[in-house]
Amino acid sequence: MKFSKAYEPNEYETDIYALWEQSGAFSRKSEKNPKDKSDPYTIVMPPPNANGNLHIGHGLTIALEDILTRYHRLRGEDTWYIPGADHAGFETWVVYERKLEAEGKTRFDYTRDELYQQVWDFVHEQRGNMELQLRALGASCDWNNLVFALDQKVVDTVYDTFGKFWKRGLIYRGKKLVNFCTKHQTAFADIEVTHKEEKGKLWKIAYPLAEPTDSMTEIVIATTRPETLLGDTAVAVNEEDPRYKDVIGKKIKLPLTNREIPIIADEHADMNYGTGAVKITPAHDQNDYEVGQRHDLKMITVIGFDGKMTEEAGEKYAGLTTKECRKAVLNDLEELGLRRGEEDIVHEVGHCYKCDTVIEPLLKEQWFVDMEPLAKKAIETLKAGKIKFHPANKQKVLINYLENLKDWNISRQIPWGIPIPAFQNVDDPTDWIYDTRVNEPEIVSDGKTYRRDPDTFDTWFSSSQWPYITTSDSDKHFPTSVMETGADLLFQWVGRMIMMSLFVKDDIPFKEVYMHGMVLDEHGQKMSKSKGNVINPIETVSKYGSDALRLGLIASRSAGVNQAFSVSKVIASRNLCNKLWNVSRLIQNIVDENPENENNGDGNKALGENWIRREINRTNKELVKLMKNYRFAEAGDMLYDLVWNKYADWFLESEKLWKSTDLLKDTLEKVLIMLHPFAPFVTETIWQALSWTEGLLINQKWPELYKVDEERAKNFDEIIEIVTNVRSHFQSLPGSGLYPIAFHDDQLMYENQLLIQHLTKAPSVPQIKVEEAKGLRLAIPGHNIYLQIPEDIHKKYKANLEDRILKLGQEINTLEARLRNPKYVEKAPKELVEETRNSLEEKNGLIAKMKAELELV
RNA sequence: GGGCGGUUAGCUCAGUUGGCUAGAGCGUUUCUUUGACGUAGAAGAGGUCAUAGGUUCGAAUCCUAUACCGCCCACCA
Repeated sequence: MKFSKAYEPNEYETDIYALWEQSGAFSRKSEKNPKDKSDPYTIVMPPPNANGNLHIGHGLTIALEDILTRYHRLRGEDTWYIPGADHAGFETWVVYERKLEAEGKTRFDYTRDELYQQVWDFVHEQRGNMELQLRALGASCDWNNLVFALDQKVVDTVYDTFGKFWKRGLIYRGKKLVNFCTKHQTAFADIEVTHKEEKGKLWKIAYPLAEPTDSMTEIVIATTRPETLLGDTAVAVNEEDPRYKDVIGKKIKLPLTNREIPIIADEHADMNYGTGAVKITPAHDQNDYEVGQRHDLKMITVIGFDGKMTEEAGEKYAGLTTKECRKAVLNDLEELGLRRGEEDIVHEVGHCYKCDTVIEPLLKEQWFVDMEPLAKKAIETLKAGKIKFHPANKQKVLINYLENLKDWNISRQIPWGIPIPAFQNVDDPTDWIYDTRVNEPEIVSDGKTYRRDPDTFDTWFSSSQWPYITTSDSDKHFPTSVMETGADLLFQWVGRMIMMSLFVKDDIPFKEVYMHGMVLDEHGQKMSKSKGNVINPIETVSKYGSDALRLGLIASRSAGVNQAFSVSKVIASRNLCNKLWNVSRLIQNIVDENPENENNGDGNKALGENWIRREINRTNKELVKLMKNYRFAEAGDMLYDLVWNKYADWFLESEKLWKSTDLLKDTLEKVLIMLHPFAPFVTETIWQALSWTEGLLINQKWPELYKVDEERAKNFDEIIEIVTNVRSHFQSLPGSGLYPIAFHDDQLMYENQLLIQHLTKAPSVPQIKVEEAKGLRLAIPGHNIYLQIPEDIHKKYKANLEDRILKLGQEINTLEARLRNPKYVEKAPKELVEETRNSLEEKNGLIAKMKAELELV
């Protein structure tokens, strides 16, 4: 293959991916060779929605996970990156129901089994998209072991776990208040409810006493939801409250109804809020429910699952929406003269995270998991530090959450999902049994007939078991190495995976957790369809290349922090790929012209050679450290700097003189290997294009360290300093000319005349005698170098010289002040003090020479 | 109400146990058809590290308080 002038990612990426995939490079070593003894490295991909498209957050997820995977693969480990596809119960169902709606149908037109089959077909039509997109992002995952969330092995494990819970009494059926979305007709777990601040009103309403006392005829309560008055079964006051002490135990005549309800004492009533008296509606408010439990109150359901008032709300109100009913109730109270004012307040209201409908707390029979024993074990494990978190503070946040965890409602009224393997006795509604024959709507057990629970599991009940389900083929790969996922899933997923795994496997699910923050838009705003600021990762890939997206995403990003997406970083990364491409192109040209290597490793050119070996070593060592600590952004910067500022700008530039073929080949290979996890496509494309490389880059071994002659490497540092200094003068001298660079008594200059000339474009680099020294002296300690500029220019440049002397003088002052401080000399590390002294000495020597020079001009 | 994070160059952000002149990319200024790359090369400019105290020989970094921005959790009706 020939190198074109510019790297065009679109021309190569698909083929390169296919090359990897077909070669089997993504499979784990131990699968290909059962005798393989290398250390396991396992990452389980958080399964994207099988039915969806990838968003930019997936871009970041895949970037981080694939960097880790490829890095560890190059390090020779038995690497396994396991892809997955989620059935995304609720999400997918919402999409499908919308489709039904468009066709003029509803879920009630079909049986559950029919619906399940329809969605199954729908999802399988869509499914390829997501997987193609993962490939476009370069995910080097093991496609042969992809797990779909409804695969038999998932369902089997889920049933097994449910059965275990059942037997241990951790599953119970309870009629409790659940968070219900009246639009989607399903309940949610607490954590799935989005709380939003809303402006509302606090209405004050008088409740007349059934038997007025001398001092009191009514109690004024405050509420944000007047319509629930119809379901009130008590009024609570605080028993400490002197205002109400005398009426505790007496009755209230509940307005708009014929009911009398008791006045009870409960700690829930806060003397300092509102009027100190609270209406209690156990069937429609979480707190009131708890009060109701304590006082054994009746529960009256006045709001139905359709979001409308029920018969029990009374003839007048039945059938109204809650909003209409609120208005009606307030009107009626007004007419009765029972309104006692209102005030504006801001309060938190729960919403459906999908459709924004206000979540109604409604009484419903559901399956709950008793979380206490699960959480307890997880807390112990976390406190013992058995799982390492990045960022570290997430560990504490999770512990804190688990300590206050409530029971988990795992029932969902959605056809798309794993059916709950529970059956109810048709003759005895309280008799439930665990049975996995969910394909049958009715079964007979023990001579009794049972009907299947129509509900499905909360998706998270199965996905929280993902780590041991996906790795079930290889014990060696469990617990997995790291769980990389979004910080928003700490409670919802990470916490549950830990609890589930500890219970089911009696082991942690992963050794480390790395959580990334959200990818915000360029101005730091959350991306959303409604704002129209969504960046599509696949479009970005086709515009700039997959590697550019990957490098751009990880740049300047640290664990757990939400960060803006930066197009400029993507562009910079695209340019880096192009740079590397052209570096390779030049090296290939040199190799083609000079197939025989000439005198490597000695002579003057060895300065740069040792220097680049040292720099490659440094990057190598630093990368190993950074990768261990998940410092991706710094690793990316480091590689950028190596390729561009070191390899291309200095090493390759000087190699244009020497053309040390073997070294060029070898150093390029090492650079390609180290960069490969971060820019897999361009590095592999280059590897395939180079004439001398064999096999696939993805399968190479991480580079060994070079042997380096430190002295020579340091000499090259000095050359860099000299060259930079000269260039700077050439730029800023009046006329911007190029001038001879003369020197005397300077071994380094003597040995590197050719190189200096090449890098500075100076017309010549003559050696002179001390007494011939004149011109502009370079301010470089330890060297005697003069730019031979005409006297008139030198005079014009006097101001510049004075500036430099002034600046140097300031630096000297700083150093002297530091050394004058006896405490510094006494307490600071010896090396540091020594360094300060040396530096001061050098600068003093230099300033003396410069002052002398000023005299001459 | 509780908890967490942020505030560093015009923009987006790095800066690990305190250490020498605080870095990167983009943008910006000047110069350059050099044996690859103009998606380039070279040289620059640009920062009272939010504010106020404190600890220290030494603070962007540690401590305390304040301000502003953002996120999460929680039952204040």
